Amino acid sequence: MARNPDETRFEIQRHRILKAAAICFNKKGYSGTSLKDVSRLLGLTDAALYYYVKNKEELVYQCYLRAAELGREAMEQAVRDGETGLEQATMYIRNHVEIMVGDEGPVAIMSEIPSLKRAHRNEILHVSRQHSMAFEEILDRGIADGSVVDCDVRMTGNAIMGSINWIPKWFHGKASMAAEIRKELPEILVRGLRT
Amino acid sequence: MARNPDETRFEIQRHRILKAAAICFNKKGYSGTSLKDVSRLLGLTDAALYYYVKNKEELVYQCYLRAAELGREAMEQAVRDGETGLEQATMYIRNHVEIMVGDEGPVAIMSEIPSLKRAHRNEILHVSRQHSMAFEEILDRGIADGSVVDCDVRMTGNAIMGSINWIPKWFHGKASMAAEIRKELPEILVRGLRT
DNA sequence: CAAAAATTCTAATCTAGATTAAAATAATGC
DNA sequence: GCATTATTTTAATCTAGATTAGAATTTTTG
Repeated sequence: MARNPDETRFEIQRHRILKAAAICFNKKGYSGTSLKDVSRLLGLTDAALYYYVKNKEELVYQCYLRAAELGREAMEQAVRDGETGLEQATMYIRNHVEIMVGDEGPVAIMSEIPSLKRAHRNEILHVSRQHSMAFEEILDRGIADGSVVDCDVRMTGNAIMGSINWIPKWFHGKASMAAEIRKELPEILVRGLRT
Repeated sequence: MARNPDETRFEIQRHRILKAAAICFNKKGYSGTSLKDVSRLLGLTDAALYYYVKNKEELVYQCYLRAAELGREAMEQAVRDGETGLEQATMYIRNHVEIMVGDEGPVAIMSEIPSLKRAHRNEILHVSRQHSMAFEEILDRGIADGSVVDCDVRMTGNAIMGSINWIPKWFHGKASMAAEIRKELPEILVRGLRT
């Protein structure tokens, strides 16, 4: 009987819907996915979605919130458990790559921030900025403790984030590919950071 | 009098339209930009666009074709003029970054390939694949001649392309930022390739 | 099991924005 | 300057797909 509010019938279904929406948005683009596409993926009717979200804009917004939330967790775990800056960076990258190819994913690429309504857009932009800054702080820490090469942290951060965020463009759920990504990509991204 | 077919009144205007469309698509997303947005940017009416493209789908398609064309040129110049694999990779990255932040840009991010009609989609996917393969060949060449570290070229290629393709998400035309990107980003991306 | 609440569906509307036809204006060649 | 062609506009349609109202169904609760 679901004491945990996250496991209530409603929340579970809402969660499934967000996941389905993320799949559709990443695969067919925002304009290319109708609410019918999303609902069909769950064996529902498009109208049923309105029981969970106010409208399409909010569906996107919630997908992005979820993406941001997962990203934040990846970051926090890394900062908590890593010793040096390089270790933290490595852990964060591994965590975030795992999110992109693992089962909790897929995560919606934030391609449509501009079409969010103002309040939502501002909120998403804000958490995105937080996220970027947190990673830059990790790099700064690494430079300070000598584990990370001296570099332009803004550019380096953007470069690494770009690589990670781009994954859904070329990874389409094939398990063997997921394995290869998990194994190789973090090392490739970290390689440029070492002193 | 435009002997050169690329400088005919029509071609010039068509070109301006593609550039304006790329700006809009990158800034407001595909669904977020109406044809009115694009035309307004040029002081035209939305209906005027139909003199140049058959419909919105074709506008996107042409933007992507142009992006692919610019990418191909960046690649070809690098392969032609670079000695070692590492040199070629470096040149290509510099060239492509320049396209993303320079005046010939902006280049449309290919976020909406799935909503292209089949023939167009296949063509764009094909040239994209060509492009990826060409870069992977550069890396192979570098590994063979010892200038590039032994690595998974598929993953490495995707990582670097991701960084470059993501640029429009965080670069919004500020000149000082363009300068910083040109100066720092190529080095950051190449750093992980060196032996 | 019956009543109440939660969830989903059916069957319409409603709307932004793409598209088109025809008229108006601008450029060009002779 | 006139005739022809190229470009753009005005003023409608047309349409996919978002949205809504209310009925139907399923789940929960006591």
